[in-house]
Amino acid sequence: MAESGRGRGRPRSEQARHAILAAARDLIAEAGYEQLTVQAIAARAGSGRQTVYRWWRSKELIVAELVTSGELTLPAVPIPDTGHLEPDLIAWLDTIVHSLEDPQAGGLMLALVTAASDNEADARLLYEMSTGPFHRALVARLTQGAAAGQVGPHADTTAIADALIGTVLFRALTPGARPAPTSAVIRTLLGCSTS
Amino acid sequence: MAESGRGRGRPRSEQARHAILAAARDLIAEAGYEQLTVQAIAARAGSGRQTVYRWWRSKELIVAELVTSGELTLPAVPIPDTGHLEPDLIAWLDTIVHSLEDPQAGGLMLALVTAASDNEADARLLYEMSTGPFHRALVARLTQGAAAGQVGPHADTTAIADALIGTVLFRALTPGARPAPTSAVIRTLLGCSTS
Amino acid sequence: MAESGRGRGRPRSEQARHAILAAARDLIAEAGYEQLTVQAIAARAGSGRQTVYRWWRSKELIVAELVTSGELTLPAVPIPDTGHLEPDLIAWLDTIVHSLEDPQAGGLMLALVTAASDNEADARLLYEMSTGPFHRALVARLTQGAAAGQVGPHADTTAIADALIGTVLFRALTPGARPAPTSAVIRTLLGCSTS
Amino acid sequence: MAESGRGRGRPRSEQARHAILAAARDLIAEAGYEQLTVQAIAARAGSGRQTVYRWWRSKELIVAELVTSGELTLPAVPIPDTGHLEPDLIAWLDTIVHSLEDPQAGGLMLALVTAASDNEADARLLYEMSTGPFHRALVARLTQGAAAGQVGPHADTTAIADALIGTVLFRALTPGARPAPTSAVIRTLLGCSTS
DNA sequence: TGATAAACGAGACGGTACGTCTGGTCTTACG
DNA sequence: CGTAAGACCAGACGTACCGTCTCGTTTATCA
Repeated sequence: MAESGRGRGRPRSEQARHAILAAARDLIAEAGYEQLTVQAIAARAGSGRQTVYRWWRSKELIVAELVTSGELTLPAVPIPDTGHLEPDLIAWLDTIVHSLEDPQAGGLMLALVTAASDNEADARLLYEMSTGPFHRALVARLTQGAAAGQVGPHADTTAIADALIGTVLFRALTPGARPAPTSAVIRTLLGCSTS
Repeated sequence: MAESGRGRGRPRSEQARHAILAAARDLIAEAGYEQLTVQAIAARAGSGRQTVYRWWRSKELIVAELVTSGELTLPAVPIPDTGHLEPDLIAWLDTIVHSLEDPQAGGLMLALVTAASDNEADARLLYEMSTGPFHRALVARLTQGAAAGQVGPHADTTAIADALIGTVLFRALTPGARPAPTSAVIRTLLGCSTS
Repeated sequence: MAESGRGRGRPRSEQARHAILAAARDLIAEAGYEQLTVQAIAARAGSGRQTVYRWWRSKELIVAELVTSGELTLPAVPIPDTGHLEPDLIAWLDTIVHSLEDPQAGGLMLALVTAASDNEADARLLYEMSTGPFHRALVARLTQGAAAGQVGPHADTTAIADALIGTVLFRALTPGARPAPTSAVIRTLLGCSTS
Repeated sequence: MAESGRGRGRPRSEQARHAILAAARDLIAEAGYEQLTVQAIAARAGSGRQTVYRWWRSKELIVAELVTSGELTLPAVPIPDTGHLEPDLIAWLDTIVHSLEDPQAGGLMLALVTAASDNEADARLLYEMSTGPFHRALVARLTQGAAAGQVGPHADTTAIADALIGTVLFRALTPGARPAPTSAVIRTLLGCSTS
């Protein structure tokens, strides 16, 4: 009965799963990713350590799960769409840079970077999950703007998105070390548009 | 003579200090920052563990020292200057992205981020040490190119440099992810030039 | 059922416990108490260091356990009983003094003393465990000999036993020092007998 | 005078030597032999650690020196000489057993035993120094008593001294664990005397 | 009287063991 | 059979001393 036995034995406790995720989220918020231990997660979740390992093979993957499940996320900043690409992107950049000044968001950024660890697979997974949505949303908005002739003729939408995310990342990692990216970045990336 | 009391006891061994730094540098290169332990550093340096702690209070501070002393840097890639800005930058970006595929450089990036992450006070310095030279070289080359009319009219040299370095960081931290081709990035950033 | 809460997690491994005790016993025999380290005990026992500390709070308590459990005892030397008290005791004392020249037994004495020294509460128990059997056997044999008139009229069996054990201890702790011949000690302690 | 060159450099400081001995004595009194460290001795003496090692090769030998020099000693209990051996010895035994109830004296006893360590040479030295005087004094007094016919015909003075010291040692190591040795011991050891 | 040389205090050196902590695995009792 | 609990082996952590080795300083003597 290969699959009929889906309900054989005690079902895994979704409750435990959520408790663990919640505990990890809280602990990251409280003390940062570096301090996070499986021990502490299990204790806070009121679960056994083994249960943690049953669901996730590593600490990093818990963080990954948090990100996918939306329990832990970089501030979701929707890209405005007033029909004018340049001011929309400037507004978006302003908002996101501002939100990174919240230490919790900045800490999450660092957590993600650190979680990337020396495990290349985890790193890819994490980054796809955390930055993928941003990247896709940017490309979509840019493509739309390009169709409206609001992007310079030499510009590549993917390249612009890469550069924008890179700029934001750079800013997140060097809080206060450099002036916040300004509208000049946007104008530069969009190049000479026809509008 | 405020300094008269300096020479009590056996002087600290600069040799041991350097051996430890060198050992840490090598171990990061060989196995990545995550694998780095004080035990291994001391063993490789042929020093006692206590000596490590006498000089630095934590592993992260050793990395910080490596970075600020210039012993541990991202590979220095000179920007070619053929007089043609766009192909020069494309070549430079190609080279640097390539070099980051070397796990040594990638691990170093990670070490840098981790070292900075629980060392907020020195974070600026660390990032300045590691990215500053790149940024300055880029701005110089871009300014020169701009004087030659090889940069789009809307472009800001500092903004371009920020975006370029951000892009490089983004790629270093997302190994194997789908990048936009470097030439597209450069063309986008330079915008419509007169050349 | 007051003990129902006992069996929650994985039960402690009596096997590990015995392996540790055995390792400690062997290491004392091989290299002496002074050389004994928790590190070496755990390694020899094939156990983790933490497991040692889970069972005993200090090295001395392991030795105490060895002694009170009877796993570590001064070599048991039965007192011969040929019906003639004096030669029997001389033979016994000869044998025991001889056996103490074995560094294993000497080291054990030292372990015993050290274990007792920062463990004042258990000191009585330790000494009782290690010297008690000797004392009781001596008193029994002496009483039997006294009934046969083989002990001097002024002698007290307990006092003789005390003095004999004290003499043995003294010799164990002063290896190589000039001892009175054992036969003289026995004759002196038995005093003028009627036989 | 081959040895005339003895005084070339700075002469050794007897002051430092005494300060070290005093420091060691005090530290033993305060915290016991087990806690004693060369570090602490030097610090307390206001001397360098090397100076300690220049004078003595090991911690144990400092204790030995303390004992020889009389700065640290088992309570010196002279054996009374009223002309009557038995009551004299009973009085002596009473006094010495009493004095061992002082924790400092008992601790010293333990210190000596522990210091004996696994170093046979040190052990002999220490014991000769600490118990030798007792042994000699006892033998002398016993011999004198024997000449006066106050010792049983079968008794051997050395054997009696051994047994007495052993009894005292046993008592010192098992404080309160057994009844204090009584006059019965003395009477037993002296056997049937002619007096 | 000035050079030489040994001992001094201080304290860093390479080590070793400590007792604690975490990682990942395993083994129990309960549901 | 999944769970909470918790013991298991392994090994890194940061600390305390060890015994040795420089340092700069002090205190002798011998030239």
